[in-house]
Amino acid sequence: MIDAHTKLDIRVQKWIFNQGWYNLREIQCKAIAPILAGDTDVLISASTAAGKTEAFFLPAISKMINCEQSGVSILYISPLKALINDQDRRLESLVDLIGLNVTPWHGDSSQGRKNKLKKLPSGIVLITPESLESMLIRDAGWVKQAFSKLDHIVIDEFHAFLGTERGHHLVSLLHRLEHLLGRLKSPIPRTALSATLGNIEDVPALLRPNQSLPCQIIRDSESTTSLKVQVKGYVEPREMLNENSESAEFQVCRDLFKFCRGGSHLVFANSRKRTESLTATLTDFCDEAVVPNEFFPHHGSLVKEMREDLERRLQNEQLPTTAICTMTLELGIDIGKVSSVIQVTAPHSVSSLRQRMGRSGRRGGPSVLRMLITENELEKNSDVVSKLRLELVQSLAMIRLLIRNKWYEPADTDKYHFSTLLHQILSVVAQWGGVRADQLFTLLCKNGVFHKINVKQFKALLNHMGQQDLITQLGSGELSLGLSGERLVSHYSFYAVFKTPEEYRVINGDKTLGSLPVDSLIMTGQHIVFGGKRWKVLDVDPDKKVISVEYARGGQAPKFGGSGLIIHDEIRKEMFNILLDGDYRISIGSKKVDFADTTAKELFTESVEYFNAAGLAKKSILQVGKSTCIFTWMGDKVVNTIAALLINLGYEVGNFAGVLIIEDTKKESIEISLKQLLLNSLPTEQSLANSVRDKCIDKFDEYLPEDILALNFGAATFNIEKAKLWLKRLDGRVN
DNA sequence: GACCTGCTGCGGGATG
Repeated sequence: MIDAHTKLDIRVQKWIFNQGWYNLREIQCKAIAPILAGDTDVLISASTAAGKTEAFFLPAISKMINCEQSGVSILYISPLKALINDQDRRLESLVDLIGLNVTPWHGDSSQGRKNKLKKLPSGIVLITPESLESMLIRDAGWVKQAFSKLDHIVIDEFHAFLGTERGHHLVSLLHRLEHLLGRLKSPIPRTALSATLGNIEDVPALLRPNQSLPCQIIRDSESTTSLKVQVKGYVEPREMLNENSESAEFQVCRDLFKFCRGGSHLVFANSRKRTESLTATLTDFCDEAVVPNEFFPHHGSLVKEMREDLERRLQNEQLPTTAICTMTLELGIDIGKVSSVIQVTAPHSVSSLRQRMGRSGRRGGPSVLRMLITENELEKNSDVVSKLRLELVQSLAMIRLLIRNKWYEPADTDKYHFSTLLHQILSVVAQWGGVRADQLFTLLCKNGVFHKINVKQFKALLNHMGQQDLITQLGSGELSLGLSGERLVSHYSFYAVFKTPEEYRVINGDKTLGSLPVDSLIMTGQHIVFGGKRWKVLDVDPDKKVISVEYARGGQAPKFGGSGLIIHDEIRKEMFNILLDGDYRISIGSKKVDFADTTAKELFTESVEYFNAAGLAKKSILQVGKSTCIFTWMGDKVVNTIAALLINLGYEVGNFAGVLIIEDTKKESIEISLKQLLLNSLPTEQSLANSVRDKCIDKFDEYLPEDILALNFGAATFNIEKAKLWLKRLDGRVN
């Protein structure tokens, strides 16, 4: 393994030497042989900044040097334009040395370089899935010729695609490309680069559903990274009794100021609203201390320039900088490493916590992760969720799963992705002009990524699309675009498969600050916090969709909206186990490692006391005053399912942090109802979905026939099988 | 309580 690099081209070796690298990393050595051979897919799984892209490009470029040919050799696909630009810069010195052509190809990249590639296709193309889609629809003939010698496809940040609509879009595109190039029998090897993944053995089947090539998995041994972790608790006072009372968020900000000032840190705040309000308070602290501000917001609604300024400032490491951010700084944008990562409120998934953690650890030092968790001060009438300190317990559970179990959420493979299938039908019809229904089915479903969908469902979908004039049948029997289909496909907004809400542009003078969703209810005269600064709203123009603002004092962060995220079964199970044991500490050898501060410990003790007093170790259903609470300790799909089953029986059910609460209802009545559910056969996910009024979630859901829409929604939201298991266990316990 | 990503072709104006 030591001299693995000698298999690389001599010029690539020279480049490695020039970088001052003494040796290649483990994953980089392991990747050389399979990528040079090109007879398997490769999955490279390692944390941020482990040199994954080099692990692919060093051997892939070595290979292409030796076969001089025209045409594109390597296709690199990225979920972000920013990553493509990073990659273009990072490849520059290597490709210059060798004399290769690199072309970044996305909505904002240079038309000149695109034109050059159009005339003389060669080298490496860096592209987004949406741009690849537009190439296939508008210029499939050119693609066929330009990519005829394609040697390798590489997908960066593959975990960002897994289980999503966009992921299905991507894999469908890869299959369509292989089909167009006549390479179904001699497949183009695919390399996926990814963060540490859950159920990694299942990932090759998601990278290439028809399994026409084997896949080699390469991961780093992870033993080199150490982690320092602390959970800090905060109490939100019941009421502000006097002027010394501080809100929990204010206390959190004081600690953030203490931890971060003078250094380089990332603060993950989980929502754009909280990102804004934390930044504004921290900026005020800097003003009061008469020091330059070093706290800046970073989220998806801020204008690109503002975000890029902050990214550069982090990367330069000249000035102390703390970014308060959402998941925008979680993916692999090049910002270097920070001294510590701070998570405010519980994260939504263990895998994203892992990614965030990997952002810290400078110069081989340990990763430092702090979690700041707020709980309400208790009173007599506090709700169960507060009494059980569920936000804190969830945070503790996630840290245990991360460190002790090395467990991460796997991709959700229950979903059908009908919205994206409809998009792909329109795309393929547009690309070919005319196509037979059976060809479409074979390409997209039988051999493609939509293999969960059967002929009957596919026919029903085509029929419905015909009725809406999205497609139409030609005299030859072939399908082509209908009038509505033409209109949809010819607009530039067609290429992306994910939905984006309508937005207002926020401007100050002629400078755009970012955007706010139209339902954020902003009114003239209102004071808001945006981009880390305070503003007064001068005017809201609903026609031009513009909100204009001027500098002001005071103001609150606006509402941004957004839909919920799903908590996995394993997390709730771990929460239950922690409460059952009355201990969250992690055993290492004979020692137990405590990672909570005094307040967090006190809050945890309160939680365990309530858990025990209420007998929740044995009981799943509790009478609390006039309400009945149900504890499934299962993920949100099961919780949703039990809730919907009860709603169908006429109950009014609310879901609070995974606890179902039914007001003004006796426990006995719920117990009987749940028992009866088991006696009758349970409905399917699809029929359960029928009772939900608004089932349109994804971009093209509105064009689906009713029963397919219900099937689609049901699979994404409910899980009858697991709910049934829970009901059976409950039945055993109640008896 | 509540995230993120992307797409075209053309015309107008500023800049070298």
